[in-house]
Amino acid sequence: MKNSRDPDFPDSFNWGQFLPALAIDCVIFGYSEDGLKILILGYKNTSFFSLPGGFIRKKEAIDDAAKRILEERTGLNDIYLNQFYAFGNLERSDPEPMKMIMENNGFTPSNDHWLLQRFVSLGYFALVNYKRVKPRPGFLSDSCRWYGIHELPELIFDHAKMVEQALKILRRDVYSKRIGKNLLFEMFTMGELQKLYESILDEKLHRTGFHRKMMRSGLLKRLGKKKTGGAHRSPYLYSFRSDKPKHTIS
Amino acid sequence: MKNSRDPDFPDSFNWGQFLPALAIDCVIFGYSEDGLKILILGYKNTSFFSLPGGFIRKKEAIDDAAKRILEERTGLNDIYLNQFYAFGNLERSDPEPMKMIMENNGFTPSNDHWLLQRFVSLGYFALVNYKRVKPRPGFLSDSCRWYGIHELPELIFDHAKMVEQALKILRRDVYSKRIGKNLLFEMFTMGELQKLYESILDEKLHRTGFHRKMMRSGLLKRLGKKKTGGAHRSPYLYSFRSDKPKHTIS
DNA sequence: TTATCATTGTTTCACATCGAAACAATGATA
DNA sequence: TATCATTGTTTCGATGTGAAACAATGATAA
Repeated sequence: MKNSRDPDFPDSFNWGQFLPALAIDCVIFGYSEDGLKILILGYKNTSFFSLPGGFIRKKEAIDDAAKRILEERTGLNDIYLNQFYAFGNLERSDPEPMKMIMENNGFTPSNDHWLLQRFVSLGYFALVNYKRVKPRPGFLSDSCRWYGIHELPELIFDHAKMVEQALKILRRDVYSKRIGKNLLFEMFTMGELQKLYESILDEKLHRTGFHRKMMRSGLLKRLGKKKTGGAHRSPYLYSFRSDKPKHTIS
Repeated sequence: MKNSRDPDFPDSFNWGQFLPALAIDCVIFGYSEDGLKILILGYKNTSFFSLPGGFIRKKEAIDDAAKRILEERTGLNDIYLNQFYAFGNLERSDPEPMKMIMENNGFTPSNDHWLLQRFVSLGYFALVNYKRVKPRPGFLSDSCRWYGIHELPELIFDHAKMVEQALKILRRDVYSKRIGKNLLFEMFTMGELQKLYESILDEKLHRTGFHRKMMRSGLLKRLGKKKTGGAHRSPYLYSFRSDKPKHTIS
């Protein structure tokens, strides 16, 4: 059976395998030296951009569907996914982009197909290691790449709102969860961790206060080792404790 | 056209008016002197109990659908509703109760009807004034009444999990939102407010600390008046400021 | 009229957190 | 050996909170 990773599925693509009128869209966060990024898809022969999304199989849990979509786009598995909101305004319906995307891929949905009506989308976000991701376009799109959080292209539907909402929740929970676990490498300096937090919160943090707070949180483990560097005291390396809470991010 | 408030709709009930495979379930919180309560439906000729729920019309925003369901069950409108989670595990499917409920109401869904498969449900919760609610059974159910938060009957599907999750989020946000606005009357004493918080959090709070915290939050307005009472100093009356934040609860 | 008592409002103390800043440590470079 | 940038630690003041003492008040009983 054809699946949604097949970039050019035929008209006979089996839409009946999915729950109708329901979708999942993922805000996939990654982090590199120059800031927080999000994975965005581009579509053939159009100027449309969207979040990576997909549909839910009839015998598939919604969390599993989100995991599948994440793996299809990044090659990563075993990443914690956070379901953050369901979007279902009437205004989110926007048949034109969907119609054009579909037609450019050889599928012409009938006018009453749910794809061209308002449907509900479940928002999930994930934190992944930027360096380990192999971006894979798929499911109609022909590009899949990172965009800085402040340099996003215009997105279809209400995907900009989805990004905004995901960011809001990420910021709300940033100090109570082990946010850096998937966004940084195994070992990092306190300065690197602070830069990550500054990118997420989009504000400067006070160095010594941040240091204390993170150390007191109990989430970090100091690895006696130090890092070779420049003309200054060399920093410690830290990692996240693996033994602490049940859920890494929850 | 028949609508879902019609208690005895015919076989010809028009399921096509709704989005398929998608539902809304509401955790409706009320508060009286003896604690926090939730509205629960009971079904004719069965021992099944459930949260008040319903389906989403094809041209209806999901938030509006939740409002409609709330009004159908309580007669109340203009209440803030909080969408808190989407439930879509495979295990939540439980065709037997649904089948029996439907058959007892003269509707026999075919075995492949989505009502008998796994469908996704969006959880909303609302805080309403217990005294103003006129519980109205409807949409298949023949009873609609309050149950204490610790005396809930066994609920169908994953509705117990929904209650648990709604409570978790209510507790998380209890100090940052004007929780009491809809749960208490216009005026109340600090002691009454504290009892409400103790019911929600299910723990004893320290009187003086609570007093200070609430006064410092800026959400309360002290009404110079006092209350006649017993052999002791009479308390002030308070109300929530109406001019402060944009969203009462958000 | 006065003493008593329960409840409410206010204040105080100890402790923890956090921003801000001072201070100490360190490791390469001049 | 002196200098300098960066990192780790400590200190100080402001604020929030638990705990408890203290003050105010209004009905009841003596």
